[in-house]
Amino acid sequence: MSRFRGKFVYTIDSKGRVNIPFKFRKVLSPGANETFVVSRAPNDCLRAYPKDAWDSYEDELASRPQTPETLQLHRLLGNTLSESTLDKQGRIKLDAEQIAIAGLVKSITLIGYTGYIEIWSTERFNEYIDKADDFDKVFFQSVEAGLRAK
Amino acid sequence: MSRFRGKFVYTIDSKGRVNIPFKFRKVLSPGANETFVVSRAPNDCLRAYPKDAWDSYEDELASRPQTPETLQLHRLLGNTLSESTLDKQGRIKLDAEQIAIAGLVKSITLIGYTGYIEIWSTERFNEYIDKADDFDKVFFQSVEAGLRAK
DNA sequence: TTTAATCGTGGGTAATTGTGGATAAGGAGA
DNA sequence: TCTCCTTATCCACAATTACCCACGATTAAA
Repeated sequence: MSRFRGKFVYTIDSKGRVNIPFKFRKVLSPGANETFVVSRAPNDCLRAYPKDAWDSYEDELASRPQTPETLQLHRLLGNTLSESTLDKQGRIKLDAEQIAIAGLVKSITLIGYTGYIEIWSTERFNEYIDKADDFDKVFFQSVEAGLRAK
Repeated sequence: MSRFRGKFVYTIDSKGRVNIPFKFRKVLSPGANETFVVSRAPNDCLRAYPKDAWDSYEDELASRPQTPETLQLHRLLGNTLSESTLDKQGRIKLDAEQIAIAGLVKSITLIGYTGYIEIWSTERFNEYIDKADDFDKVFFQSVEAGLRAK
């Protein structure tokens, strides 16, 4: 599994190209074939999954019972989904609809999570963090949740 | 597991480099590959985990269902997370945001706990200790909490 | 007390990475 | 078939980073 970690602030150019941090490219699993699947994620941001990881996620989605809600999710996801392969400079390309949804203008923030990368407008991401609960509070809540799960 | 122990007072330089005490490097597990993951911790300090130890923690986090609360935790953590490998002199590099949050200026205090290292501004750390409750009281409260958790 | 080795600190240099633009290739429509 | 538009590949610059070397202080040994 690719272990993406850390935050990087980059720039999106006029052609919709976004650089993938070198550290992320380095840990990208070979099975992904240098290709990412970009989808929409909660709070109006985008996620880039390594192609092979997306395949698994897709299988999990397909296995859920087709309730009206799940069906709607499938359709909403499909609406803004794209596949993009790294160019020689290590960038992927986002399409116009994705750029609009995430409100990407110039400054982009990329954050690595274990299996995927989130792509945010820097402005919106900072707003999200500012509005979020106090770090210490969330930290201790999480510790409790971890204990309860045992 | 790496058993970090003791307190060390060092200096952060203009490039954001912080020396890791020789004693800590000596006990660093080989699985960490000379690499630390630096994250934010309660009371505006930083923590450095050996890479392999962080991997396990991350797996546990990633396995939680993505509720809005969990997602918020992921993002708060990811916001100030970085990975850094020891240079030839045995130092790691902190980024500007981490330095700002922890208020690191010159004098740094590193304290080893069993599985991680905490990085504090020396000034803030001393204040924290001064303001802390009576040692004996805190000692017995923690013992009780340990009993309740079982 | 002197000497030697080890560890922490600071700075200079060279390679790498991110970014923008130019050129070539491919496809659609007339 | 030709032209225009879109997409992808290539090239070049500049800022940043990481690597390397050297000094000094502290500790250990003789």
